[in-house]
Amino acid sequence: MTIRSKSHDRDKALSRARDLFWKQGFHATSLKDIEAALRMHPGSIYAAFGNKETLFRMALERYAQEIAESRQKILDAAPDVLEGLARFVESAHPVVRDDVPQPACFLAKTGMDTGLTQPALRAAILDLLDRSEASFVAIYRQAQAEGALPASLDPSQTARRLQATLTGIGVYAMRPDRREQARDMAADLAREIRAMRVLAS
Amino acid sequence: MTIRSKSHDRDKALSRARDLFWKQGFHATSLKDIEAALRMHPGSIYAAFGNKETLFRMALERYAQEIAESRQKILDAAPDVLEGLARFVESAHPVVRDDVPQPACFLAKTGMDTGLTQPALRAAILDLLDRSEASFVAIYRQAQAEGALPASLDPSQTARRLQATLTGIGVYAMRPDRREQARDMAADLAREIRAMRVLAS
DNA sequence: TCTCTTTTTGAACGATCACTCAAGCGTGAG
DNA sequence: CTCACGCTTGAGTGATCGTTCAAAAAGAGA
Repeated sequence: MTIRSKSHDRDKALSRARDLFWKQGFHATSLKDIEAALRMHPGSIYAAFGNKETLFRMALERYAQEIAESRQKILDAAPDVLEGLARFVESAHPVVRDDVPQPACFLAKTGMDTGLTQPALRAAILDLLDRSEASFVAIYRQAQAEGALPASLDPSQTARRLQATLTGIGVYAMRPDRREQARDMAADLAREIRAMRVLAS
Repeated sequence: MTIRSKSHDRDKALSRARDLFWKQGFHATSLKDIEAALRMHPGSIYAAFGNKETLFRMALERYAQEIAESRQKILDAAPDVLEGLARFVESAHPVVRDDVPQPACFLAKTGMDTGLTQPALRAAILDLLDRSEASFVAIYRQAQAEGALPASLDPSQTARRLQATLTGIGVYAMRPDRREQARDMAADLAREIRAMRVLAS
Protein backbone atom coordinates (compact mmCIF):
# COMPACT_ATOMS: atom_id res chain seq x y z
CA MET A 1 0.00 0.00 0.00
CA THR A 2 2.80 2.35 0.97
CA ILE A 3 4.67 1.52 -2.19
CA ARG A 4 1.61 1.95 -4.34
CA SER A 5 0.77 5.38 -2.93
CA LYS A 6 4.39 6.45 -3.27
CA SER A 7 4.66 5.46 -6.89
CA HIS A 8 1.35 7.18 -7.40
CA ASP A 9 2.73 10.38 -5.93
CA ARG A 10 5.80 10.09 -8.06
CA ASP A 11 3.61 9.58 -11.07
CA LYS A 12 1.58 12.64 -10.33
CA ALA A 13 4.73 14.68 -9.79
CA LEU A 14 6.12 13.53 -13.10
CA SER A 15 2.87 14.50 -14.79
CA ARG A 16 3.08 17.95 -13.34
CA ALA A 17 6.70 18.25 -14.37
CA ARG A 18 5.79 17.26 -17.92
CA ASP A 19 3.09 19.92 -18.08
CA LEU A 20 5.36 22.59 -16.69
CA PHE A 21 8.30 21.80 -18.97
CA TRP A 22 6.01 21.39 -21.93
CA LYS A 23 4.57 24.84 -21.36
CA GLN A 24 7.74 26.72 -20.45
CA GLY A 25 10.58 24.76 -22.01
CA PHE A 26 13.76 23.62 -20.32
CA HIS A 27 15.69 26.85 -19.97
CA ALA A 28 12.79 29.05 -18.97
CA THR A 29 11.79 26.74 -16.14
CA SER A 30 13.63 27.29 -12.87
CA LEU A 31 13.84 24.94 -9.95
CA LYS A 32 11.66 27.37 -8.05
CA ASP A 33 8.95 26.81 -10.64
CA ILE A 34 9.42 23.07 -10.35
CA GLU A 35 9.22 23.15 -6.56
CA ALA A 36 5.94 25.03 -6.77
CA ALA A 37 4.45 22.79 -9.46
CA LEU A 38 5.46 19.49 -7.87
CA ARG A 39 4.81 20.80 -4.36
CA MET A 40 8.12 19.32 -3.34
CA HIS A 41 11.23 20.80 -1.80
CA PRO A 42 14.59 20.76 -3.55
CA GLY A 43 16.02 17.91 -1.50
CA SER A 44 13.09 15.64 -2.29
CA ILE A 45 13.20 16.52 -5.96
CA TYR A 46 16.86 15.64 -6.20
CA ALA A 47 16.35 12.48 -4.16
CA ALA A 48 13.53 11.38 -6.43
CA PHE A 49 14.73 12.46 -9.87
CA GLY A 50 18.45 13.17 -9.75
CA ASN A 51 18.67 16.59 -11.30
CA LYS A 52 16.81 19.00 -13.52
CA GLU A 53 18.01 17.49 -16.75
CA THR A 54 17.11 13.95 -15.71
CA LEU A 55 13.69 15.07 -14.56
CA PHE A 56 13.19 16.78 -17.88
CA ARG A 57 14.23 13.65 -19.76
CA MET A 58 11.80 11.57 -17.73
CA ALA A 59 9.04 14.07 -18.50
CA LEU A 60 9.88 13.87 -22.20
CA GLU A 61 9.79 10.09 -22.16
CA ARG A 62 6.50 10.05 -20.35
CA TYR A 63 5.07 12.44 -22.92
CA ALA A 64 6.24 10.29 -25.80
CA GLN A 65 4.88 7.16 -24.19
CA GLU A 66 1.48 8.72 -23.57
CA ILE A 67 1.24 9.95 -27.14
CA ALA A 68 2.14 6.51 -28.39
CA GLU A 69 -0.45 4.87 -26.15
CA SER A 70 -3.14 7.27 -27.21
CA ARG A 71 -2.29 6.68 -30.84
CA GLN A 72 -2.39 2.92 -30.39
CA LYS A 73 -5.77 3.14 -28.71
CA ILE A 74 -7.20 5.12 -31.61
CA LEU A 75 -5.73 2.70 -34.11
CA ASP A 76 -7.17 -0.30 -32.30
CA ALA A 77 -10.62 1.23 -32.24
CA ALA A 78 -10.61 2.15 -35.93
CA PRO A 79 -11.93 -0.13 -38.69
CA ASP A 80 -8.53 -0.07 -40.37
CA VAL A 81 -5.17 1.53 -39.88
CA LEU A 82 -5.55 4.30 -42.45
CA GLU A 83 -8.80 5.48 -40.94
CA GLY A 84 -7.15 5.21 -37.53
CA LEU A 85 -4.37 7.51 -38.62
CA ALA A 86 -6.86 10.04 -39.92
CA ARG A 87 -8.73 9.94 -36.62
CA PHE A 88 -5.53 10.38 -34.66
CA VAL A 89 -4.61 13.44 -36.69
CA GLU A 90 -8.00 15.07 -36.40
CA SER A 91 -8.78 14.32 -32.78
CA ALA A 92 -5.95 12.99 -30.66
CA HIS A 93 -2.76 14.78 -31.56
CA PRO A 94 -1.80 17.58 -29.13
CA VAL A 95 -2.40 20.00 -31.97
CA VAL A 96 -6.16 19.55 -31.84
CA ARG A 97 -6.66 18.93 -28.13
CA ASP A 98 -7.32 21.76 -25.75
CA ASP A 99 -6.66 19.92 -22.48
CA VAL A 100 -2.95 20.18 -23.09
CA PRO A 101 -0.42 22.71 -21.80
CA GLN A 102 0.80 23.60 -25.28
CA PRO A 103 -0.48 22.59 -28.70
CA ALA A 104 2.99 22.12 -30.16
CA CYS A 105 4.62 18.75 -29.77
CA PHE A 106 6.73 18.66 -26.64
CA LEU A 107 9.54 16.86 -28.47
CA ALA A 108 9.71 19.37 -31.31
CA LYS A 109 9.48 22.26 -28.90
CA THR A 110 12.37 20.89 -26.89
CA GLY A 111 14.43 20.42 -30.01
CA MET A 112 13.99 24.11 -30.75
CA ASP A 113 14.47 25.25 -27.19
CA THR A 114 17.68 23.39 -26.48
CA GLY A 115 18.92 23.61 -30.06
CA LEU A 116 19.89 19.99 -29.54
CA THR A 117 23.05 21.21 -27.86
CA GLN A 118 22.48 19.60 -24.48
CA PRO A 119 24.20 16.24 -25.08
CA ALA A 120 22.15 14.16 -22.65
CA LEU A 121 18.86 15.56 -23.88
CA ARG A 122 19.87 15.53 -27.51
CA ALA A 123 20.17 11.77 -27.66
CA ALA A 124 16.84 11.29 -25.92
CA ILE A 125 15.01 13.70 -28.22
CA LEU A 126 16.46 12.26 -31.39
CA ASP A 127 15.54 8.79 -30.24
CA LEU A 128 11.97 9.74 -29.38
CA LEU A 129 11.51 11.64 -32.64
CA ASP A 130 12.81 8.60 -34.51
CA ARG A 131 10.29 6.39 -32.78
CA SER A 132 7.46 8.72 -33.65
CA GLU A 133 8.47 8.76 -37.28
CA ALA A 134 9.00 5.01 -37.28
CA SER A 135 5.50 4.48 -35.98
CA PHE A 136 4.11 6.49 -38.87
CA VAL A 137 6.21 4.43 -41.28
CA ALA A 138 4.79 1.26 -39.75
CA ILE A 139 1.28 2.61 -40.09
CA TYR A 140 1.71 3.40 -43.78
CA ARG A 141 3.29 -0.02 -44.38
CA GLN A 142 0.40 -1.74 -42.69
CA ALA A 143 -2.05 0.32 -44.70
CA GLN A 144 -0.31 -0.91 -47.84
CA ALA A 145 -0.51 -4.48 -46.56
CA GLU A 146 -4.21 -3.97 -45.98
CA GLY A 147 -4.55 -2.75 -49.54
CA ALA A 148 -5.71 0.69 -48.49
CA LEU A 149 -2.68 2.43 -49.97
CA PRO A 150 -0.90 1.83 -53.27
CA ALA A 151 2.32 -0.18 -53.11
CA SER A 152 4.02 2.58 -55.08
CA LEU A 153 3.81 4.96 -52.16
CA ASP A 154 7.03 5.48 -50.23
CA PRO A 155 6.16 4.95 -46.55
CA SER A 156 9.29 6.65 -45.22
CA GLN A 157 8.81 9.74 -47.32
CA THR A 158 5.13 9.97 -46.49
CA ALA A 159 5.84 9.51 -42.79
CA ARG A 160 8.46 12.27 -42.82
CA ARG A 161 6.05 14.61 -44.49
CA LEU A 162 3.32 13.80 -41.99
CA GLN A 163 5.68 14.33 -39.08
CA ALA A 164 6.85 17.68 -40.46
CA THR A 165 3.33 18.85 -41.25
CA LEU A 166 1.99 17.94 -37.83
CA THR A 167 4.93 19.74 -36.25
CA GLY A 168 4.30 22.80 -38.35
CA ILE A 169 0.62 22.88 -37.46
CA GLY A 170 1.62 22.55 -33.83
CA VAL A 171 3.93 25.51 -34.00
CA TYR A 172 1.23 27.48 -35.75
CA ALA A 173 -1.21 26.59 -33.00
CA MET A 174 1.05 28.12 -30.35
CA ARG A 175 -0.66 31.40 -31.16
CA PRO A 176 -3.79 31.46 -29.03
CA ASP A 177 -5.66 33.39 -31.70
CA ARG A 178 -4.95 30.72 -34.29
CA ARG A 179 -6.01 27.57 -32.53
CA GLU A 180 -9.09 27.27 -34.67
CA GLN A 181 -7.19 27.62 -37.93
CA ALA A 182 -4.74 25.02 -36.70
CA ARG A 183 -7.60 22.65 -36.00
CA ASP A 184 -8.88 23.30 -39.51
CA MET A 185 -5.49 22.43 -40.92
CA ALA A 186 -5.46 19.21 -38.92
CA ALA A 187 -8.92 18.39 -40.25
CA ASP A 188 -7.70 19.08 -43.79
CA LEU A 189 -4.74 16.82 -43.18
CA ALA A 190 -7.04 14.04 -41.97
CA ARG A 191 -9.13 14.50 -45.10
CA GLU A 192 -6.03 14.22 -47.26
CA ILE A 193 -5.05 11.01 -45.48
CA ARG A 194 -8.47 9.53 -46.17
CA ALA A 195 -8.25 10.67 -49.78
CA MET A 196 -5.11 8.59 -50.24
CA ARG A 197 -7.14 5.41 -49.97
CA VAL A 198 -7.34 3.27 -53.07
CA LEU A 199 -10.86 1.96 -53.32
CA ALA A 200 -11.21 -1.74 -53.97
CA SER A 201 -12.90 -2.13 -57.34
CA MET B 1 32.64 58.92 -42.87
CA THR B 2 32.68 58.42 -39.14
CA ILE B 3 28.97 57.95 -39.07
CA ARG B 4 29.06 55.52 -41.92
CA SER B 5 31.72 53.33 -40.33
CA LYS B 6 29.90 53.41 -37.04
CA SER B 7 26.59 52.36 -38.47
CA HIS B 8 28.50 49.73 -40.36
CA ASP B 9 29.98 48.38 -37.14
CA ARG B 10 26.60 48.43 -35.53
CA ASP B 11 25.22 46.57 -38.50
CA LYS B 12 27.87 43.90 -38.29
CA ALA B 13 27.28 43.53 -34.56
CA LEU B 14 23.57 43.12 -35.14
CA SER B 15 24.27 40.47 -37.76
CA ARG B 16 26.40 38.55 -35.33
CA ALA B 17 23.77 38.88 -32.64
CA ARG B 18 21.16 37.53 -35.03
CA ASP B 19 23.29 34.50 -35.85
CA LEU B 20 24.03 33.80 -32.22
CA PHE B 21 20.43 34.15 -31.04
CA TRP B 22 19.18 32.21 -34.02
CA LYS B 23 21.48 29.33 -33.18
CA GLN B 24 21.11 29.28 -29.42
CA GLY B 25 17.77 30.88 -28.67
CA PHE B 26 17.06 33.65 -26.20
CA HIS B 27 17.33 31.86 -22.90
CA ALA B 28 20.34 29.73 -23.74
CA THR B 29 22.38 32.75 -24.81
CA SER B 30 24.15 34.60 -22.00
CA LEU B 31 25.59 38.06 -22.10
CA LYS B 32 29.02 36.47 -21.94
CA ASP B 33 28.24 34.73 -25.23
CA ILE B 34 27.03 37.99 -26.70
CA GLU B 35 30.13 39.89 -25.59
CA ALA B 36 32.31 37.28 -27.27
CA ALA B 37 30.27 37.18 -30.47
CA LEU B 38 29.95 40.95 -30.88
CA ARG B 39 33.46 41.58 -29.57
CA MET B 40 32.03 44.30 -27.36
CA HIS B 41 32.07 44.91 -23.64
CA PRO B 42 28.89 45.03 -21.57
CA GLY B 43 28.81 48.81 -21.27
CA SER B 44 29.03 49.29 -25.02
CA ILE B 45 26.38 46.69 -25.67
CA TYR B 46 23.97 48.39 -23.29
CA ALA B 47 24.81 51.81 -24.70
CA ALA B 48 24.18 50.63 -28.23
CA PHE B 49 21.21 48.31 -27.84
CA GLY B 50 19.55 48.92 -24.49
CA ASN B 51 19.35 45.47 -23.03
CA LYS B 52 19.37 41.81 -23.97
CA GLU B 53 15.70 41.71 -24.85
CA THR B 54 15.86 44.78 -27.06
CA LEU B 55 18.93 43.44 -28.81
CA PHE B 56 17.10 40.20 -29.40
CA ARG B 57 14.09 42.01 -30.81
CA MET B 58 16.33 43.98 -33.16
CA ALA B 59 17.97 40.75 -34.29
CA LEU B 60 14.54 39.24 -34.92
CA GLU B 61 13.42 42.24 -36.94
CA ARG B 62 16.58 42.20 -38.99
CA TYR B 63 16.05 38.52 -39.72
CA ALA B 64 12.50 39.08 -40.85
CA GLN B 65 13.52 42.00 -43.02
CA GLU B 66 16.28 40.03 -44.72
CA ILE B 67 13.97 37.12 -45.42
CA ALA B 68 11.42 39.49 -46.89
CA GLU B 69 14.04 41.16 -49.07
CA SER B 70 15.37 37.86 -50.31
CA ARG B 71 11.84 36.69 -51.11
CA GLN B 72 11.10 39.89 -52.99
CA LYS B 73 14.26 39.55 -55.04
CA ILE B 74 13.34 36.02 -56.05
CA LEU B 75 9.82 37.11 -56.93
CA ASP B 76 11.08 40.00 -59.05
CA ALA B 77 13.40 37.73 -61.00
CA ALA B 78 10.77 35.09 -61.68
CA PRO B 79 8.55 35.06 -64.79
CA ASP B 80 5.47 35.20 -62.62
CA VAL B 81 4.59 35.23 -58.96
CA LEU B 82 3.62 31.55 -58.64
CA GLU B 83 6.90 30.40 -60.14
CA GLY B 84 8.65 32.89 -57.86
CA LEU B 85 7.03 31.35 -54.83
CA ALA B 86 8.12 27.90 -55.92
CA ARG B 87 11.67 29.11 -56.37
CA PHE B 88 11.69 30.76 -52.97
CA VAL B 89 10.54 27.55 -51.32
CA GLU B 90 13.07 25.36 -53.07
CA SER B 91 16.13 27.59 -52.92
CA ALA B 92 15.89 30.64 -50.69
CA HIS B 93 14.07 29.73 -47.52
CA PRO B 94 16.38 29.07 -44.53
CA VAL B 95 15.20 25.47 -44.65
CA VAL B 96 17.15 24.74 -47.82
CA ARG B 97 20.15 27.02 -47.35
CA ASP B 98 23.27 25.82 -45.64
CA ASP B 99 24.92 29.18 -45.02
CA VAL B 100 22.58 29.80 -42.16
CA PRO B 101 23.06 29.24 -38.41
CA GLN B 102 19.94 27.10 -38.10
CA PRO B 103 17.60 25.70 -40.73
CA ALA B 104 14.47 26.39 -38.71
CA CYS B 105 12.86 29.79 -39.04
CA PHE B 106 14.20 32.15 -36.38
CA LEU B 107 10.72 33.47 -35.68
CA ALA B 108 9.18 30.06 -35.17
CA LYS B 109 12.11 28.94 -33.08
CA THR B 110 11.73 31.98 -30.85
CA GLY B 111 8.03 31.36 -30.48
CA MET B 112 8.84 27.89 -29.14
CA ASP B 113 11.76 28.98 -27.02
CA THR B 114 10.06 31.83 -25.23
CA GLY B 115 6.64 30.19 -25.29
CA LEU B 116 5.40 33.65 -26.23
CA THR B 117 5.43 34.51 -22.53
CA GLN B 118 7.90 37.39 -22.71
CA PRO B 119 5.48 40.26 -23.30
CA ALA B 120 7.81 42.56 -25.21
CA LEU B 121 9.02 39.79 -27.48
CA ARG B 122 5.62 38.23 -27.87
CA ALA B 123 4.16 41.24 -29.63
CA ALA B 124 7.14 41.49 -31.96
CA ILE B 125 7.04 37.82 -32.90
CA LEU B 126 3.31 37.77 -33.53
CA ASP B 127 3.62 40.85 -35.68
CA LEU B 128 6.48 39.44 -37.74
CA LEU B 129 4.73 36.10 -38.17
CA ASP B 130 1.62 37.94 -39.31
CA ARG B 131 3.62 39.81 -41.91
CA SER B 132 5.16 36.63 -43.22
CA GLU B 133 1.77 35.02 -43.57
CA ALA B 134 0.30 38.18 -45.09
CA SER B 135 3.02 38.21 -47.73
CA PHE B 136 2.06 34.66 -48.71
CA VAL B 137 -1.58 35.70 -48.88
CA ALA B 138 -0.60 38.58 -51.16
CA ILE B 139 1.38 36.23 -53.36
CA TYR B 140 -1.53 33.83 -53.79
CA ARG B 141 -3.89 36.74 -54.49
CA GLN B 142 -1.57 38.08 -57.13
CA ALA B 143 -1.23 34.64 -58.67
CA GLN B 144 -5.01 34.53 -58.91
CA ALA B 145 -5.02 37.98 -60.51
CA GLU B 146 -2.46 36.74 -63.00
CA GLY B 147 -4.72 33.81 -63.79
CA ALA B 148 -2.19 31.25 -62.58
CA LEU B 149 -4.42 30.04 -59.75
CA PRO B 150 -8.15 29.36 -59.73
CA ALA B 151 -10.34 32.02 -58.15
CA SER B 152 -11.93 29.33 -56.01
CA LEU B 153 -8.75 28.88 -54.01
CA ASP B 154 -8.75 30.47 -50.56
CA PRO B 155 -5.55 32.54 -50.34
CA SER B 156 -5.61 32.83 -46.55
CA GLN B 157 -6.07 29.14 -46.01
CA THR B 158 -3.40 28.24 -48.54
CA ALA B 159 -0.98 30.74 -47.03
CA ARG B 160 -1.53 29.34 -43.55
CA ARG B 161 -0.85 25.87 -44.76
CA LEU B 162 2.31 26.97 -46.54
CA GLN B 163 3.54 28.80 -43.46
CA ALA B 164 2.88 25.76 -41.26
CA THR B 165 4.46 23.33 -43.69
CA LEU B 166 7.59 25.41 -44.12
CA THR B 167 7.87 25.72 -40.35
CA GLY B 168 7.49 21.99 -39.93
CA ILE B 169 10.14 21.24 -42.52
CA GLY B 170 12.41 23.71 -40.75
CA VAL B 171 11.98 21.98 -37.43
CA TYR B 172 12.61 18.66 -39.12
CA ALA B 173 15.80 20.04 -40.62
CA MET B 174 17.18 20.90 -37.19
CA ARG B 175 18.46 17.33 -37.09
CA PRO B 176 21.80 17.44 -38.88
CA ASP B 177 21.27 13.91 -40.21
CA ARG B 178 18.02 14.91 -41.86
CA ARG B 179 19.00 18.02 -43.77
CA GLU B 180 18.82 16.18 -47.06
CA GLN B 181 15.35 14.79 -46.41
CA ALA B 182 14.23 18.27 -45.43
CA ARG B 183 15.54 19.64 -48.68
CA ASP B 184 13.65 16.90 -50.50
CA MET B 185 10.48 17.91 -48.72
CA ALA B 186 11.05 21.52 -49.73
CA ALA B 187 11.54 20.42 -53.31
CA ASP B 188 8.31 18.42 -53.13
CA LEU B 189 6.54 21.45 -51.77
CA ALA B 190 7.84 23.58 -54.64
CA ARG B 191 6.61 20.93 -57.06
CA GLU B 192 3.18 21.00 -55.44
CA ILE B 193 3.07 24.78 -55.75
CA ARG B 194 3.87 24.56 -59.46
CA ALA B 195 1.24 21.84 -59.85
CA MET B 196 -1.42 24.23 -58.59
CA ARG B 197 -1.13 26.27 -61.75
CA VAL B 198 -4.17 26.33 -64.00
CA LEU B 199 -2.95 26.11 -67.57
CA ALA B 200 -4.45 28.61 -69.96
CA SER B 201 -6.38 26.68 -72.55
C1' DT C 1 49.68 70.79 -26.98
C1' DC C 2 45.70 71.35 -24.07
C1' DT C 3 40.75 70.84 -23.15
C1' DC C 4 36.27 69.22 -23.61
C1' DT C 5 33.24 65.42 -25.22
C1' DT C 6 32.27 60.75 -26.37
C1' DT C 7 33.13 56.05 -26.14
C1' DT C 8 35.13 52.02 -24.12
C1' DT C 9 36.32 49.41 -20.37
C1' DG C 10 35.78 45.83 -16.79
C1' DA C 11 35.12 45.47 -11.87
C1' DA C 12 31.31 45.08 -9.06
C1' DC C 13 26.17 44.68 -7.97
C1' DG C 14 22.10 42.27 -6.28
C1' DA C 15 19.31 38.57 -7.94
C1' DT C 16 18.77 34.19 -9.19
C1' DC C 17 20.60 29.90 -10.92
C1' DA C 18 21.05 24.61 -10.05
C1' DC C 19 22.17 22.04 -6.29
C1' DT C 20 23.66 20.18 -1.32
C1' DC C 21 23.29 18.60 3.29
C1' DA C 22 22.78 18.75 8.27
C1' DA C 23 18.99 18.87 11.16
C1' DG C 24 14.04 17.83 12.06
C1' DC C 25 10.21 14.93 11.60
C1' DG C 26 6.91 10.99 11.13
C1' DT C 27 6.34 6.26 11.12
C1' DG C 28 6.56 1.39 12.21
C1' DA C 29 8.96 -2.34 14.71
C1' DG C 30 10.14 -4.15 19.06
C1' DC D 1 6.75 3.84 25.13
C1' DT D 2 11.18 3.94 22.84
C1' DC D 3 14.19 3.87 19.47
C1' DA D 4 15.97 3.76 14.85
C1' DC D 5 15.47 4.65 10.21
C1' DG D 6 14.03 7.00 5.96
C1' DC D 7 11.98 10.94 4.11
C1' DT D 8 11.25 15.91 4.25
C1' DT D 9 12.83 20.34 5.04
C1' DG D 10 14.79 24.87 3.79
C1' DA D 11 18.77 27.60 4.72
C1' DG D 12 22.91 27.90 2.45
C1' DT D 13 26.62 26.75 -1.41
C1' DG D 14 29.42 28.80 -5.20
C1' DA D 15 28.53 30.07 -9.78
C1' DT D 16 26.51 32.75 -13.09
C1' DC D 17 22.80 35.69 -14.51
C1' DG D 18 21.66 40.57 -16.62
C1' DT D 19 22.95 45.09 -15.64
C1' DT D 20 25.37 49.41 -13.97
C1' DC D 21 28.77 53.02 -13.57
C1' DA D 22 33.00 55.36 -12.28
C1' DA D 23 37.20 55.70 -14.32
C1' DA D 24 40.27 55.40 -18.28
C1' DA D 25 41.00 55.96 -23.17
C1' DA D 26 40.12 57.92 -27.51
C1' DG D 27 38.67 61.52 -30.41
C1' DA D 28 37.64 66.38 -31.88
C1' DG D 29 38.55 71.20 -32.06
C1' DA D 30 41.45 75.24 -31.24
